[in-house]
Amino acid sequence: MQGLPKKASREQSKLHNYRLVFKAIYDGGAISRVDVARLTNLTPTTVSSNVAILLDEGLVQEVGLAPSGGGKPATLLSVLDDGRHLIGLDVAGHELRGTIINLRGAIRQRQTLALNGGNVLEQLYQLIDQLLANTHNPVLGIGIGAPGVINTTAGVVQQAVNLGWHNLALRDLLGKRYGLPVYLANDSHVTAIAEHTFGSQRNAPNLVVINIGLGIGAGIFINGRIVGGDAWGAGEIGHVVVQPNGILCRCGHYGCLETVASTSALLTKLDATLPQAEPWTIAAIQAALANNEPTVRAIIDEAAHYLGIAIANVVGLLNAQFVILAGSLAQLGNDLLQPLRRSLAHHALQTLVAATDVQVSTLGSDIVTLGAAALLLANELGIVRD
Amino acid sequence: MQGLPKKASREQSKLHNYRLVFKAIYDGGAISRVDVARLTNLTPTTVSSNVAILLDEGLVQEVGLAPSGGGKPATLLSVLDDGRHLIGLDVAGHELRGTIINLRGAIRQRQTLALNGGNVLEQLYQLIDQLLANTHNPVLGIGIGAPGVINTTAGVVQQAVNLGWHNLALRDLLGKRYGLPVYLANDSHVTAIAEHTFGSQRNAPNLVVINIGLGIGAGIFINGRIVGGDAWGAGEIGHVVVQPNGILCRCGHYGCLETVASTSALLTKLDATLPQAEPWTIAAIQAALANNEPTVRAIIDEAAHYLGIAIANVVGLLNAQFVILAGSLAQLGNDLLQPLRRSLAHHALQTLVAATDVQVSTLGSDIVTLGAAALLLANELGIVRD
DNA sequence: CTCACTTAGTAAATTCATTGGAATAAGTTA
DNA sequence: TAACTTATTCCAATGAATTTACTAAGTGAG
Repeated sequence: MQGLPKKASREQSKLHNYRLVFKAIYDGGAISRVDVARLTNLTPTTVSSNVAILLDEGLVQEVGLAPSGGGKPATLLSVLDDGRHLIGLDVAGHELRGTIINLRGAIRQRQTLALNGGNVLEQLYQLIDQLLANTHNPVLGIGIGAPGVINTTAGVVQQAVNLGWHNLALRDLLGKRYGLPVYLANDSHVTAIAEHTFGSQRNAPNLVVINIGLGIGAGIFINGRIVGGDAWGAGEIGHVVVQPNGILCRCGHYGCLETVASTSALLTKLDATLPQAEPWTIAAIQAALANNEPTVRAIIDEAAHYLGIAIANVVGLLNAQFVILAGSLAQLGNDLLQPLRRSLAHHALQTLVAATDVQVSTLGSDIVTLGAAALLLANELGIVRD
Repeated sequence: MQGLPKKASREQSKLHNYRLVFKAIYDGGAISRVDVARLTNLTPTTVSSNVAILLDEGLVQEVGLAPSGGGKPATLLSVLDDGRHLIGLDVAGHELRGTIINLRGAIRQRQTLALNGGNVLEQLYQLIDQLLANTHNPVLGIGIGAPGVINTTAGVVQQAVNLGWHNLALRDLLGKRYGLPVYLANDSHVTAIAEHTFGSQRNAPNLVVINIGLGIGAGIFINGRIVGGDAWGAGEIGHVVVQPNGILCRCGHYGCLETVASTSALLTKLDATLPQAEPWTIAAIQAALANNEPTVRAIIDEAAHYLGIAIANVVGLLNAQFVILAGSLAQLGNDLLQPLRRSLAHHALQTLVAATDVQVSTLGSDIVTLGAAALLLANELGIVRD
């Protein structure tokens, strides 16, 4: 029962085609006006006029001539990678992370602020002030990934227990203070946007990113769009029950995926099973796996088993070709992937498994800030699929 | 790595706004030109000119005057419900079902053809010929729902084991033969389209329809669009493992949802547990439940338990507000819904469960043909969300 | 009953992004 | 050097939406 679609107007067409030209150049690397026209089916005239605007805006530059193919050599165009800088913020549980990236996702600045227990919003202002103070390129806007239930359309943090935020109109607050476009989204959703924009499977229309850290959350692209859910709660797979009669979860149920496969659950289990002088860490797990420590491997295999079941559910439901693991546990790489793929093969249709590619993210710990900044690319510049 | 979005042209704008006007009238029931303009943000002039075309095309009619509100009374417009007739076909396992419906989904003709073991395509032609012979309204086109893997974009049945079809270019075959637009899609997907177009939650942006019959399949709407999947295999939840070490399924795995909750599994189980003179049927189950037969109720409760787990997975992943049960098992109504809702509450986050509404379809056994015809409404007339 | 006012809808003039065709730029090849 | 290619720009034409003005057809106050 939503409203009707928007009307089409000349301005809309203009904007659409302008963005289309930009996207073609963005994807094309170094491309001539004619080739943009061929790619987009726009006429050379339309392309030229839009390119003129892009040159004027400082988003695109001419980068030389193509070798002639028997006629006038084409002038190659390319995105001016640092023509805009984007601010991406990661409001994590214990610290604020902020990066400034360029249009290609190259990190130009990185700032971290450990939360001091005081007003989180004030500290967020402080971090943004710091980032802005050190930038001299035009800033496109601010993108934010935060845990909790976030209404991306309204720009409101509806619920973020850890931060003590409730119905906080973060977009309007920051927009007013900095005079810049602001976008926010749930951190799990944002990791999917990061993969979709900068990851190894960029632009894949269907893409599921599974974030395994303190909890487990998923970000989902379907038909080229992020899935928010009707109550902005899509991707909450951490609390799907995979082990009937399992351990009590913080959510009140028993045997949630989080209780058997989150990084924190694994570390807790290792601390209990194989106590060491220091608490277990991911690095320690990696070392133990390198030495083929059987107990550690068994524990990882078990987690992979349950992750495989959860992913079988996802793949069975959505038939998304790419499933990407991110978050701290993803650092285990093949030690996690191999048993996980075996489990997946046991729990989903053969043809679907064959059509699925489970990988580990290559974006590292900046994934949330990258994705947050990518919100700007999508919304302000249209670097995103139809 | 798909192609770029399409360019915007004047013709596209025109078509878009034309469809927008039609949709406003379709949704509005009886609505004036000015109100269409208000609703769509189009100017009265643009609305008038498009309405003129719609009147001319016989898609819309003037149906009288609205009471005056202190000025010239508005002329009310309404869709000419039988201005077009749509052919919807259900290529089921053992028979072909065909209906002709009008623009509102009212059934105008119904034909059935029991498959005789011969060439299915020839029998399909025969059915369509029969339907066409008895219609005298302009026919908008042909929509088809069929089991198997169907590439909706290409209009090709890639794989339909039961029908012996493999890479059959059904759209082109029928299009050539009848000179009408043809659309096809997987039958589970088509049921979701039926619900989205004609069901109790029409136009819900996120909607999951679960079909329980011989097998179990889901049709999914996310962000107002049907989910096809990268290999056209979305919704294959019948083969998600819900019972580790369960019964062997036809897919080769053990404990698939289909083995514990499909109508056929239930009937088989009843025949084994409570043998009767006649084999068990849905009607017999309903009768037994009305008498509170404990064994039957226990068996249904168990199936509902597993369906609840599967739906918990769906809801956790997608946070779709509406989940609708269809297919033969849905006829059990509250006897199925109540234990299912209990199971769901035990297997998903409380907040998500509270934001979910599980219902039983009201569209009955015509759901596939209705959905197949709705493919035409969506693709030919744009009766579908942005 | 008439006049002022309101609302619906149409007509004519205007705008402007795309288009199509011609012109120009700048090479290659016979 | 002339003929041909290919890239790009220039310019008039197109046409869908918009703006503005106008007509149609009612209500309500005096």
